[in-house]
Amino acid sequence: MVSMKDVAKECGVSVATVSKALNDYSDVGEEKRREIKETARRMGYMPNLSARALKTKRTYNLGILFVDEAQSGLTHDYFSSIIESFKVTAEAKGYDITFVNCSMPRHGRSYYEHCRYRGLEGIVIACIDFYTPQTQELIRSDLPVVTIDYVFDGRTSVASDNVRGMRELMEYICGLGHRKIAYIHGMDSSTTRDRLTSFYRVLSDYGIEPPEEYVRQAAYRDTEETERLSGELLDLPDPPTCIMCPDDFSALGCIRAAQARGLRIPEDISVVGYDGITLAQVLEPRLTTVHQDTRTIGRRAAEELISLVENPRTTFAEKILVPGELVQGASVKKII
Amino acid sequence: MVSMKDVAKECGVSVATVSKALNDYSDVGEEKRREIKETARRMGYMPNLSARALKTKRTYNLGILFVDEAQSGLTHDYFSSIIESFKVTAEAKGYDITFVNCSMPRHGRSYYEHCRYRGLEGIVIACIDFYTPQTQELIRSDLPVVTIDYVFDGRTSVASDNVRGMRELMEYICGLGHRKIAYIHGMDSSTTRDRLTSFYRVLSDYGIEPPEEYVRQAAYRDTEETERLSGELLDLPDPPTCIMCPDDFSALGCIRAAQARGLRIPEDISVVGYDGITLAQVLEPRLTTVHQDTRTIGRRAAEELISLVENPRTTFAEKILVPGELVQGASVKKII
DNA sequence: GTCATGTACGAAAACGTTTTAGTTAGTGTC
DNA sequence: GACACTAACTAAAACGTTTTCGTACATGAC
Repeated sequence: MVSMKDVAKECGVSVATVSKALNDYSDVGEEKRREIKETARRMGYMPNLSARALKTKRTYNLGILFVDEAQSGLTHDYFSSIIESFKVTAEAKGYDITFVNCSMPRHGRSYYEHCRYRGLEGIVIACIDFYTPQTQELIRSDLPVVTIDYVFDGRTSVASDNVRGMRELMEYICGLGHRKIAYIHGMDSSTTRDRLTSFYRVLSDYGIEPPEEYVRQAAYRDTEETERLSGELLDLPDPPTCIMCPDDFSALGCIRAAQARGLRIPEDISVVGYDGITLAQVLEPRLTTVHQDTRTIGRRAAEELISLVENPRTTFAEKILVPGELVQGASVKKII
Repeated sequence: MVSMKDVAKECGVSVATVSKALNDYSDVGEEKRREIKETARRMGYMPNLSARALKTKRTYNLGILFVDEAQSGLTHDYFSSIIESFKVTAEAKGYDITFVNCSMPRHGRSYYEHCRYRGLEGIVIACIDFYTPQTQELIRSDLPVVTIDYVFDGRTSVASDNVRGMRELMEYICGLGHRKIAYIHGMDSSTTRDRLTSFYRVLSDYGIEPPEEYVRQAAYRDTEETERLSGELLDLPDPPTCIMCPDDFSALGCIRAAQARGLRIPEDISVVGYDGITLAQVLEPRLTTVHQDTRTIGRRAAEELISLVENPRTTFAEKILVPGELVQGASVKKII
């Protein structure tokens, strides 16, 4: 690898001058600067990031902590899209992205320690159990951190506005005349709680009190469980007219349960999801859902994190809520 | 940050001794070694990767080049699973994974240059247009490289055995009595060519010559195009009894086309996909497909790449074929 | 006592940058 | 011609490691 020393020798100047020329310092002559830059290019000079980082303490490397409880990891449309958007934004600003190694207990390093070791300048945390000691250590650490869909005091978070999204979805459904609405909600999390809040609030606005058996719990993206619970709901003496699923993917389970009973969607039973992933648009009938703005979530997370990294003093923790968008598919029937 | 110097001072020894103790060199006393390690732990010492890399030229950082033509990036089940598996394997071996920044033309650095700059020790290339100058430069470079689903002379590649997978799928379908089989294949690539090869070969084994209009081309994962083409196939005067789709996801388009015409699957028309993603198992009816062993592909890619990195001399380029598995869903009807 | 051998440690160079604190030469002022 | 000032450059230290080559001392052989 050709280093500054080589360029310096070739140009007959000192290493310091090369460094300054390349970094556009003011105290180097216009002509020399051009010559040095040209020679560096011609010789295929590449700055050595390790050496630079050693001096400047800057790596331009951001970490992303991301574990899927279901081992499916990246195979999670919602989070994958967020990460993709985060990646694009960060890369455009000159940062690289590396995964925070999560299978490191072997080497006896915690998440936080590993981040420090790897020289990550900031971390975005998504799709993870926020309550493990490892994660908490990281969140409470001195590293810049942005959390996705999880609010921690004093930390910047970017979250989908589930309260508003669910409200719009519910008002749409109620507006179409539905009164018997079942909700198979996901496992407890702030996301789930927000959605439940709007679920109950809108029902209450409409003067509806849902029977206890209309509200069930399933793991997110678990089609089998949602299929089973949907079946139970459909088999009720007084079944709902609309079933809300934890997310778009698990809605497939609900659809199966309906099909197994010879019920048509939406004529016999209305089904809605949440997320607005591509799948929702290509099902027949198109699934009514709330599209979460993953692009904005990822982008904002990157912007905030980089701002935190570059201006540690002047940047304050913010709670950013990103609105979603109601997607009126064809899976909810209008009741008179 | 506490450095070796601090530990050395605390222990009253030299920096050299600390380094040796920590790295388990033989020429440091048993007792001192223990004391130094203990002190380092107590003081919260973290090795500085930049400094180490500067000396050793080792970063323990692997790159992953991954661009989805459709901007969907990580939202691609097949490749996402491979990456996930790659990540897990590499991390277990002490390596970190960083994305090769693809939006770098701004800074005027090619993929290869950026890899060097970032100090990536090896690159896995997946899901990308292999024929761009940038990619070719990287493949032909001096960096250890493993390609996924693409064979380049002198380079290690890991690929799904599409020839075998397609053969098994075709033999299964023909075995069920189908003779009029249409194939909407993906865009030209080695993957597509392998599958087409087996498609024609098995048909020929069965003495079948498919009419020209039974073989169409669509982009992978493009449900709309597959829906349109499926429609055309179904509207043919002599329609096929089975339609093979580019992949599981695009099969949704085929299913829509069938539903739109009031056709039932598999009673009126058989449909098959390829990939074996989760979606295939939760559709009703379950989709017949070939499950590609993404776990093995990712794991093998990581193993090979690391071997290439650690033993540049003794490791030779290999072409690894990973067999898939026929998934007998319920979307193909038995014809008498 | 001399010599070889081995063990435990340290000094110092090196890796490739950045940056501080000069140094030199040129320019203009009076 | 002395002086201050600036522009353009350099020397050298520093960042935190690793590693080579010592050195010092002890041990044992003769």
